[in-house]
Amino acid sequence: MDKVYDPKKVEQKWYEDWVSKGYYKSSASNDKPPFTIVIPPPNVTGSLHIGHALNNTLQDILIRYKRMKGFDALWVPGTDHAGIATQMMVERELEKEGTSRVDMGRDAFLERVWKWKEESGGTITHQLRSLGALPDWDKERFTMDEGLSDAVRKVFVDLYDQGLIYKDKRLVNWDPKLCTAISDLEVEQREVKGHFWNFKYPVHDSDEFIVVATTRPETMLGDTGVAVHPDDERYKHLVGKNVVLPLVGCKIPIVADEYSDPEKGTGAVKITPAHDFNDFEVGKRQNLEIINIFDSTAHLNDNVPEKYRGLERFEARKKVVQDLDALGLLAEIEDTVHTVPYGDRSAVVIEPWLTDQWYVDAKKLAVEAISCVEDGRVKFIPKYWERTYFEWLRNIEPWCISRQLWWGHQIPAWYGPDGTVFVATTEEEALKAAKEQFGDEVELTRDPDVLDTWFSSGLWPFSTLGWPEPTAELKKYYPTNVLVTGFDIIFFWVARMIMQGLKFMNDVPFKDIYIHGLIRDEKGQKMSKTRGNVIDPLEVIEEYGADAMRFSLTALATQGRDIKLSMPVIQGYRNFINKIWNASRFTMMNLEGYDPNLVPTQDQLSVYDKWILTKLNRTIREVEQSIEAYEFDKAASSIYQFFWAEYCDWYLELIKPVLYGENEDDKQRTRSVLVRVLTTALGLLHPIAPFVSEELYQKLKDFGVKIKGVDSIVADSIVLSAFPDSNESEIYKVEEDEVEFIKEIVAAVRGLRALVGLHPSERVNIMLLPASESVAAQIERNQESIINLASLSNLQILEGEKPEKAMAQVISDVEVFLPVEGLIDIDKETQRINKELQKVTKDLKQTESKLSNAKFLDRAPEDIIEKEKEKLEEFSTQKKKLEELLLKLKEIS
RNA sequence: GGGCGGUUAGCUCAGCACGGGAGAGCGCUUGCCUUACAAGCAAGAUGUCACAGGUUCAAAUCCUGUACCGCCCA
Repeated sequence: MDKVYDPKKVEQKWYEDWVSKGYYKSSASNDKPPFTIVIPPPNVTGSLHIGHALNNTLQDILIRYKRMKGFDALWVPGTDHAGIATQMMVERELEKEGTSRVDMGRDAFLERVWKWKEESGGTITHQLRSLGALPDWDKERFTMDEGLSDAVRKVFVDLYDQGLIYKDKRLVNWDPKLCTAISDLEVEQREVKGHFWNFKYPVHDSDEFIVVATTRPETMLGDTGVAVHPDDERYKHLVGKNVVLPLVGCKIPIVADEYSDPEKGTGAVKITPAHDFNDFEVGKRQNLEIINIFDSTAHLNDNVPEKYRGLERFEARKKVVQDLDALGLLAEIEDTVHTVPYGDRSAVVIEPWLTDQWYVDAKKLAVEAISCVEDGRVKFIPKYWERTYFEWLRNIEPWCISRQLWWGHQIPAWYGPDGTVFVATTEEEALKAAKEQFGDEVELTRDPDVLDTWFSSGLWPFSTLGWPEPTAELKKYYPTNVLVTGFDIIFFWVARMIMQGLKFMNDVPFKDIYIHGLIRDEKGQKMSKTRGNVIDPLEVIEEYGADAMRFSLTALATQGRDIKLSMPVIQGYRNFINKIWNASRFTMMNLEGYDPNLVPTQDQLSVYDKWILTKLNRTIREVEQSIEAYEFDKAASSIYQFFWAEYCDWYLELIKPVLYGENEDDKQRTRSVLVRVLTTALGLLHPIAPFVSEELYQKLKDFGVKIKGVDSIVADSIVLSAFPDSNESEIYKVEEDEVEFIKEIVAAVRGLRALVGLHPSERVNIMLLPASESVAAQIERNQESIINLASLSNLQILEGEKPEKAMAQVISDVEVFLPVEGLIDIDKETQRINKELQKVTKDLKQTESKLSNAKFLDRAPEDIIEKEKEKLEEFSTQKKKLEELLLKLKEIS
């Protein structure tokens, strides 16, 4: 076995083995209880980033754990067609080739996108494999698969028939670069520095001006009114009059509307109903004209005076300001910071634009989506995310679902010659309906738009299981158990899945929602390509191995906190993986003659065996409870602690003398315990670090080592092993305490040795003064171990007589003396003892004051008082002993 | 403006739902290549638990307020 664990020799080998043997498979026909997770489908255009690594590691842990627990674990993998992103990507390719989507035409373009998808769309699912993620590859889905597309059409038609989907003409967030509508969620509000331009609008038939301020001068060409507050005395006389819109020359009314805030600016605002969400509302209230001045690419159209036509919006802005200035109508320019909407994909300024779009009446669907969280059918972990969820759903707006793209689910709506719309799952049905309507066969044109990608991913938990067909999978696996995701898509995705699940499955899509944090760099900054601070999971895997990365992410996955990740941390956990490797290596080096059929009885076990088994069983319980509660960090740290600080640091050291000794029976018994503890710990480790645990188990198998399988007597692979059971009868409290006490003595001796500067190999004589006979007996029983672990030549148990010249350490129930040949540094030693004395004196005082407090004695619970009394006892003995030591030091000096 | 989260060792964070002797990892200091592991072993130092009030016999933990940092929504 190599001295150092090399993940490269291991990972791919075992991953291929698991897949070829089909360990990932779930089956609706077996009678195990289901445990189901659907993957948050990554964009098909994406590649694995560290956030995916975290998200999928956690899911993989749950799935592997549940599989080992005897569940029929189904993890549905797949990807999302990512309408905008994918279309953009292919369009960029076309651009390089000197052609375009429009040149190609819709069908050819779609063919091209599919081709791209077949060739390059598998990147991210491939990368999941190197992470060790083992979902049910046989059930992999894509949001544009045939079945999932059927589901989309059916949902659309049903919602339409119920009046929950409708077409409406209203302002949408229009992306003038991509030339499509986008939903509110796809708009990013950015704070930017800008200006307030103050314009003077001349009042008609008067020499007065009314001053309005705007951050978007170019929109004034579409102004159809000026609003002032009804109570604003300054303007009361002007309400009902008109202003003459400069540059345009038309008359527009001055209206009284509470929208304008007398405190802000001049108190008068220009109203452009076609290009501002607030103005649109004012316009409706005041019956103002709606004049659209932009085309789909945000260039000025024919509704503006000729000289401005065709201008791009920002050029138009300059021109308008210039021209108004020339007319003497530019009053003032103030600096300001305001929020500007940007498209999250295109990164251009979003234009509120008046178009026909399809909407989902989300408000109605939200009702039960809210109540199912209120009544606990769906739980958020951590719980506080509920508030964010409620907040959004209670203020939900109609969801604009149509997109002016080609890549996606084309809307199943057809238009007759007169514009009548026929919504149906197929063209045949639409034609049939049209025939009924018109009494004649007519030609129908299909709505060219596609649906928002989230419309189809909202169906993911049931569409992936075969819905609308009544499949066995759907019956067994829905609702799924848990959704593991980041908070950034609670609105985009989580809420929509809940709405759609309730609507079409009559049940919530998942019972738990585990929300994990965002991964940031070591300074707490978001990782981004522009900042250059991204940690690429594939590079991490390359350098440190998948297990090290998985263990790191797991250990850092505390609830309710973002994760600051850095390479030194990962390196630390890499070291841990290597530690496991070496502990196993040591174990295997001593397995010559191991007999798997030999199972020691309780009374054959040594105190050390019982101690480690106790620790092991406590660890099993902790890991189990932690994973069940999604406390991944705790599961990781329990395993870390057990492996390193108990198994390696103490157990292996304690049993070395046995293994190196002559007694065959003892050796056999010890080997048996060693193997049991190691294999059990590997089982605990496996969900988090699948590769190293598998490699070690396979190696151990060569020695005849067997682990119980979840479905068999012996597991072929640790993937199929039964998760360890904790066993109450193996908690040996007495032995646990005894070994902890021995550890304390050893540590005290080592402390004294270090103080004196003894070389580790130098064996010395140590004297112990126990506080009682039973303590003395404990020490005697463990004499050999203390001698070994503390490198002693001799251990002497005193009966009251203390040595003259010695370094001393006081611990509970025993005083430790290290006689020194030469001179003790009396000052230094006095100082050290004094320090300890001070501490214990302080502790003692605290305890004394508690115990002399009548109220405390009166009101504190009995066991707390008892504990305080014990503390008092201990502190005062220690204090006494330390004072004696000081006295002795004084005598010597 | 509304909402949420955070503030504990030099750094990263546990601990807080259920109050009762301040913890881990990393880093640092010292000594060691001790026959599993130097990606290691042993020992050591380090804290006004952000601040101010309150509740309580007892507060890092519960309540109120303040400050600062971060996120989301408008």
